[in-house]
This record gives sequence, structure tokens and C-alpha cells, in this order.
Amino acid sequence: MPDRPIAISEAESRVMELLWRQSPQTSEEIVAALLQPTGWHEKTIRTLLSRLLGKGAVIADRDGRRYLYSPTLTREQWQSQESRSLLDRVFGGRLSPLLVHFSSHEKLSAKDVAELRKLLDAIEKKGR
Amino acid sequence: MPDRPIAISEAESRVMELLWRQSPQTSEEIVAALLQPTGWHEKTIRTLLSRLLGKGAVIADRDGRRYLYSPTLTREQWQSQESRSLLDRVFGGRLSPLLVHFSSHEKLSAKDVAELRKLLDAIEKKGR
DNA sequence: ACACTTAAACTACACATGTAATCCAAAGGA
DNA sequence: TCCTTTGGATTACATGTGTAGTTTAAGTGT
Repeated sequence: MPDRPIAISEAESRVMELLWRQSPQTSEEIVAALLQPTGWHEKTIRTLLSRLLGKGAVIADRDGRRYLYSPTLTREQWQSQESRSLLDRVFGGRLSPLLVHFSSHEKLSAKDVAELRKLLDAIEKKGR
Repeated sequence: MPDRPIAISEAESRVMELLWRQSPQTSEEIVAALLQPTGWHEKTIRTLLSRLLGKGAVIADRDGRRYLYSPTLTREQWQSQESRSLLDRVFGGRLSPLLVHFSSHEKLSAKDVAELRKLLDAIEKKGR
């Protein structure tokens, strides 16, 4: 895991999502995949990619006259960073208030509830 | 709830937290309460307060030559906004991946687990 | 060999944020 | 009444982000 969290902006995260699903990819592929869903200009997408490169969130391997881009930051690392950030900023660093919040303000499907129960069982079994 | 979410920056949220704990308060009180814990300059704190005013996150009621500040955005609204934003941005809008993430990557204390179970029971009972 | 294409690099610009400093007007004291 | 104080309004400035446009250097086709 990276020592200091790498900040990924919302727009940048769209590029990361692509690379997490498949990598390496050329900038052409990345641009092609994002043009439609985002409506961004090609230049915009390339800027995001190079900013990610600058931040060290992706690496570029030269391949002839172009590069192949791959993520260095993993999706799990990023999810951890963001989750922890929400917890600390918004819920005083404690998990319970967040859970209480979700259970009282977000609709949990029966499936969510079942899945959660299974998780709790697994955690408890492991715990001792 | 406010129609469109009011964006509160991290620094601004420190001011909001204060007002959520007690309001209304004068800027003097707010400044006094934040100087030490944050290390910010008085001017900085006043700037944050006036930006929050500009965003409509707080209101100012004139009281002689100064104002009494109160939040309009509630803490619950803000927590909802931020939670939903995390869910959408980072977990594809689905709750399960977030829960899985927390259960596998964040340490859940026995107390967390117990509390969660209680929540699930309550939800299920209500559900039918 | 030269013009063309194109990926990558560099530059641009507005708005948000962190972090203040300066200006102004009203209240209060001498 | 005039000066001082002080809250509030305005201005400042660097960095990050959204969203591109412009320049450059290296392949490509003829």
C-alpha cells in the first residue's frame, strides 16, 4: 500500500475504474472507452491520464511510440482510503454511527441484510 | 432537506460541527472554540464562516452589531450526502460492496458486530 | 527526404479550497 | 465630537480540479 494516500479526483477515478477493469491499456483505448459515457473531450481524458501518471497512481510502459498504462494504486487501496476518509471526516472515525446512518436512512434490501448477516457470522467465527 | 446538496469543505465542516453541537453562536464564540484545536488564524475561521453563509449552510441573525449564526443544513443531511457520495463514487452505488469492504478491511470490534446484529434484527422485524 | 499525423508534453483558464491580510463602517470610550 | 476598536466585507494568493487548446517530437507514407 502507498505510504501516503494518493488523492484521486472524481474525474480521475473514472479513468482508474477503466484500468482496474482491464490493464494495461493505451491512451487511445482509454479515450475511446470514456468519450461516450462521460461526454468529455479527448484532450480532457488525456489530461486526466497524465495527472494520474504525475501522482503515481498509474505507470506508463513504453511500447514503441506510445505507452501502455497500468494502475499502481489498487481499487481496494483506494476504497480503503475513501472509506476511512468518510469515516474520519463525517462520522468521527467510528463505524457504528455510519452503520446506524445507513440502516436508518438508506434502504437495505433483504439481500443486503442477509449478506450482512453472513459477514457477521464469518467475522465472529474467525474472531475466536 | 436542501434540494441540491450543499458542498461543505473539510475545513468548513469543522465550523459546522461546532454549530451542530450548539447554536446559535456568535463568530467570536466560534473563533474562540476553534483557535486552539485547529491552529487556524482568526481570519481563517471567519472566512470559513462567511463562505458557509454564502453557501446557505448557515444563517446569520442580526443581534445588535453582530450576528448569531445557526446551521440550516443538518448534520444528518450532511452525513447522508457524504455517505451517498462515497457509495456512488467508490462503490458503484451499491451498499454490499461497502459493507464487504468494511468487514474485510476495517477492524470491526465485538461491539461493532453486536451493534450491527441488533440493527439487522430491528430492520428485519420492521420489514414484515 | 519531406510533409503529415499523432501521442505526449506543455499551457490555459475558471472555480473551489486553504489560509490569510486589508478595508470599512458602526459602536463605544475619552 | 473624534479616535479607537472590532465585526464583517472585500481582496489575495497558492494549489487542486474540471475542462480544454497549443506545441513538439517522433514515427509513417510517398
